[in-house]
Amino acid sequence: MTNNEALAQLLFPHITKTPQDYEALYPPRNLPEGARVTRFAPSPTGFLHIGGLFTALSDVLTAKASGGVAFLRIEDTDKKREIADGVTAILDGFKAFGVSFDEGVTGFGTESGAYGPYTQSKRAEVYQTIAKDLVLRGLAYPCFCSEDDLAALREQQEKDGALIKGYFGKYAKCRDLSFEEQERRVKAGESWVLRLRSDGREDKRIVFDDVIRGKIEMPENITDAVLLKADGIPTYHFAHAVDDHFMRTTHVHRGDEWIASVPLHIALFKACGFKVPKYVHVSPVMKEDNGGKRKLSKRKDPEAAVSYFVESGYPADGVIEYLLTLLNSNFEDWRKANPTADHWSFPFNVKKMSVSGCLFDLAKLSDVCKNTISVMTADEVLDSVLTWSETYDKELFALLDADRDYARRIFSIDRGTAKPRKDLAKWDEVRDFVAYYYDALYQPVFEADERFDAAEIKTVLTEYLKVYDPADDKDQWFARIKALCEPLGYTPNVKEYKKQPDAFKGHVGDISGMIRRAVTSRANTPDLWAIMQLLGEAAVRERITNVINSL
RNA sequence: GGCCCGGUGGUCAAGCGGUUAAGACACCGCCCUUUCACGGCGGUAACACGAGUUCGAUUCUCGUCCGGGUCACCA
Repeated sequence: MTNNEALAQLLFPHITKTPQDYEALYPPRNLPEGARVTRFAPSPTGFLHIGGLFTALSDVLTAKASGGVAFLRIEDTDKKREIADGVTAILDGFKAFGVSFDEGVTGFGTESGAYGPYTQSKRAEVYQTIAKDLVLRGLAYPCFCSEDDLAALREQQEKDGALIKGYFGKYAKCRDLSFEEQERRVKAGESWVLRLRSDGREDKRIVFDDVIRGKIEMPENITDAVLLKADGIPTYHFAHAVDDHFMRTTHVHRGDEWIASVPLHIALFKACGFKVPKYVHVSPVMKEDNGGKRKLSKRKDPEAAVSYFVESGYPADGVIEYLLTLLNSNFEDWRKANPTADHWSFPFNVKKMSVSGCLFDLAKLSDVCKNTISVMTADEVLDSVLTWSETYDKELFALLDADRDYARRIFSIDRGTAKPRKDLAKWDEVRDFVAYYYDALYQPVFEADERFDAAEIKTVLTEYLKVYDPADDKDQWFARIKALCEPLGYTPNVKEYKKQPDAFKGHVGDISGMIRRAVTSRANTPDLWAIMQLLGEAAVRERITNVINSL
């Protein structure tokens, strides 16, 4: 037995499989030419981040557009940072936005697909098998350095002014231990990690093609990175190589903070004898931070969590479409050309992704969401509002639910026309939007247009009450308001008023404005006639009368 | 600090040697309008800076500056 064989056996006595066994277990996928296999691989350390959704979108869209597959893998190799409902939180996040993967983890403890398990904590044997093979081939070795040793090493490198930091060269104390010593220390129960025996050279450079950025050139990896931690769990790097190889990933989409580790990853793929996948490093979603930009932070920014958007009631499709505009700037043109197409059929192109991080713009998000809500039917709006309010605004839910037909009629006003209104961007605005339809919500506050004094308003309102007839249709209703104009010193013709503003007290719009304010306490509302119809004669008269009396 | 990646209007961005430097959001104005909206039209506003290369640079090269990332038994 050679020393390598003895060491491999010493370190991994229970491993009997070989890499070939896994090659056979996970054969190359049978996919059409050009099909891409992508994956989204989050750690269950918290809620789903908006940047995660962003990257995941690029994964599933790429797979869809190429006829490939996108899968979800859970990277739970850091037990210290893991949180209790991490997996569920991520899954819920995706569900809320209608994002679905072709295979991978589907729920807590459940998954689908032939290339699993898709949870790293369940893959110990594959990692160890490959690790053992690496040891066998002299490409990995056990390191007994403690955290203190490593800290001391870092300090030393600092003192030496070492340009490259890490475990390598003369700093790699365990790299060339004799087998006898390795055996002795392992048997003595000393804790060890497995390190890559790097053959990289400082003066050599590696070049790789990032799908988004193009050619990137960097110095080769020379450090003996940790492959297996003391508890036998792989580091991200090693798990990445093993998993993405055996899961047959063709395109690795991930945050650009990984660019710096690519040399290591390439070294790992090569050491294992795997083909290096294509890398797609996506830029982070940023936030405006007094004057500057910075990455959206989980701690500081509530909108970093996708849950923020579901809590606020942004329509899921709106959020996705907004993200799509950031992902591929031609999305808006496509949307214009295909107004009713399913956004999952958008011909996404990774190459069109931006190289620099984009700012998350809530104003633009609002605009996109207003558009998506504006083309929904009244029933769709009602359903969405009901679903949202049932958990986030129970009082509103009760109100709407008590008379769904009434609620549907509210949302029907000015909807379904060629030019629908766009007053709602998210469901938490509904409460305010419908306030004047419900006595429980309505808080009358009459704010007069400053051009008219109390006496004037009182006169107009009083005169209007005399002619108000709830039986009027829309045209009659408006004709009546117009008829009021001349006797009161207003003009029914807006243009005429603009031509000679001094000749009149105001125009027909001013009169409707007073009525609108009296009935709804708003200067802006959808069609007033429709609102008055819904409210009913008694309420209308009461509200106007109350205003008259208060002036 | 070493190594990487970036820098076109306030924002997202087209453009990739010769353009009046698109478009969208926001903002402003006008028009339309039977109110409020919607919509239409128009406007303000940009190639970080300095050297090259070139007949010609936003586009290519170098440098400067400014952002970002990374240098863990975290991902």
